[in-house]
Amino acid sequence: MDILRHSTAHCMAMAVQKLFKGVKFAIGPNIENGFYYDFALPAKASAKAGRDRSFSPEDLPKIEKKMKELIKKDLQFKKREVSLIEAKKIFKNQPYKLELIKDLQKEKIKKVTVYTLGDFIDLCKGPHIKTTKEIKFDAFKLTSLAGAYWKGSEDNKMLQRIYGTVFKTKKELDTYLKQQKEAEKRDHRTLGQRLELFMLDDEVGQGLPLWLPKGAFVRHKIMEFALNTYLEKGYELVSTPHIASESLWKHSGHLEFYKEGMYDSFGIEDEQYRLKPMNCPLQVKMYNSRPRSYRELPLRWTEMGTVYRYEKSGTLHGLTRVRGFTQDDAHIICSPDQLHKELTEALKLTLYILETFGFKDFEMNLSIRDPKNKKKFIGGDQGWKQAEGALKKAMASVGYKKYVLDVGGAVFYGPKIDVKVADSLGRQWQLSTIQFDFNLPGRFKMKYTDKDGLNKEPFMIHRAILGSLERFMGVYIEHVGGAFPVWLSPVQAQIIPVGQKFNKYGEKIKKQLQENNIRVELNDNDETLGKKIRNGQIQKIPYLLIVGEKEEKVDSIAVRDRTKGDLGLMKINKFIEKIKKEIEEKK
RNA sequence: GCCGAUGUAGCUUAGUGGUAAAGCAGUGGUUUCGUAAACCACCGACGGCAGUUCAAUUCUGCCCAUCGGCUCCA
Repeated sequence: MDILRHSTAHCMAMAVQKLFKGVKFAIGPNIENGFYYDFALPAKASAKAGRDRSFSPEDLPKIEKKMKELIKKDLQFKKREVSLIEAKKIFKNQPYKLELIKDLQKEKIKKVTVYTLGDFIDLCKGPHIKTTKEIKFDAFKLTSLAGAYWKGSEDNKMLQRIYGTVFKTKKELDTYLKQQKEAEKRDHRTLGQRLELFMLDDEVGQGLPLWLPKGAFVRHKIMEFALNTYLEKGYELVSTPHIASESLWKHSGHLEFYKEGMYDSFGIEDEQYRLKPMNCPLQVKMYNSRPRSYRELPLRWTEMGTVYRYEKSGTLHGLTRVRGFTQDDAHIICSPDQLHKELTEALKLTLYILETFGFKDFEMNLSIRDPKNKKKFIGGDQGWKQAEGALKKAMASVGYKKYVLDVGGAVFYGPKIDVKVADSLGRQWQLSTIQFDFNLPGRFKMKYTDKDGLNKEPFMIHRAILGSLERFMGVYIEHVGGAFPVWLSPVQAQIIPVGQKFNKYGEKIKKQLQENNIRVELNDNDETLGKKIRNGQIQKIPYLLIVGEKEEKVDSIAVRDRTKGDLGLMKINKFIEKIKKEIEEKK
């Protein structure tokens, strides 16, 4: 499949070559579900100087048509090995290819392979399919256009990228496209609007979600569950303000290493202040408020801390990428001999929480600093090495010997483990993070008095399990498709009388359920039964309780499950028992 | 921030260089209903600012926002 995708990228590049004179080729790899190719499209003589031309959406069908012509010609992919000198000659008009060749030269590679497809020649490692006939002309599709930086760096030129997808058969392509459409329906932004969970407002500002009653309720329940679990696991609750003086952020190193993530300072009387991008320094202040004994360690402090970080406007996305968000943050301060246990316990707790929400596939990521760019990170070689080792050991002890290594992905103050989960669109999201910090203890001269009476510097671990409530909600809404489990549903059951005559009986049921702490509402609107049911289904209410003459006679309700449909008559007590059990089990 | 696209009522969409159309939602009324949309009426919109034009929602420019990517990240 990967070979087919990559070869289709070549075929597309060839079509582009035929249609757009003077196009320059960058790279065209296969990716999950498809492929892309990056091009530079020099402007026509008449256009503004120095500005590239872009593809327009109307170009895609034209390119597709040309590709179909090429496929019909049954062109062969021919491999050839050439020297670097020869390669440079072949690609003398292709600046990006030349740059790639130069990179290969630096790696002391002597020979490269090129693939020809008709009159299109590309620097490529291969392998490829034999002929274009292997691409079914109705099993590929060019999906979108995008800008993309050359070599993925913001400092480089922006190229034009065309994304496409290809499958072995039309049927598979159709299935894929259908899946994409289904996934779109689960998009948390759409569901958030339809279920009235949250909203965004231009005048409030970008990336600043407003939580509507139903969404705020679910968010609260999630927070409550997390917090209660932490308290049970020996954490203590603390709380800190949203702003702190400029001086604190200087002291902590954030203004030196994290300035681009912070908003500008503002004055209060004669002092300058900043919105907090992280909670840590404020917690450190509390730790330092009096001498600490080894007997107090490990100290685990948690808070639902709302932080504000500058994110470029183009990166904002619904709830999953915002500018103000609340972390289920915690800081663990411990002695060196407690480190391994604390890291392991934090990881165990992370898996427990995520599993409770029904996430199953996790990917562990170990982010370490970039050894070529040590200036961006605080701390010495030995500290980093030790901390990385400790994190690896902790992952291994919860059964994750395999992890993805992200070189350069560390935070400025230490290495970290990130746990990623996938949403319904298959996008991976970083939720949980466990970070080692050897910046703050030193900078703030954190101490504890050990058994031997000596003052020692403790270790500090940061961790957030849900990560941010906002992102978690975004991912979770998609995960459950807006149908929250009963324990989280803002409305757990709605009573629907078949006609106004039975509103009174509905009221009676409502009281009974409320006495059992079930979140219930009575739909006594003057609407038809069919309509009320439809609305209840759309609102994804777990249970609709239909009541009429039949039910009233035998003191029952007709239960409709949002997924299973009509469950038939049920005694009220039996329903209460059933729903309470589900709430208890967090199903 | 960068590249591209988009912006019509609360939502989903139609349409036009000369009075902007519909469904759902909302409001009022009729109806009193048995498992996914009863009926009638009413209310309600061209993202903002300039420019071109007798006339701009429509064309042009700028701005704002959204969407798809890049980059970045909880």
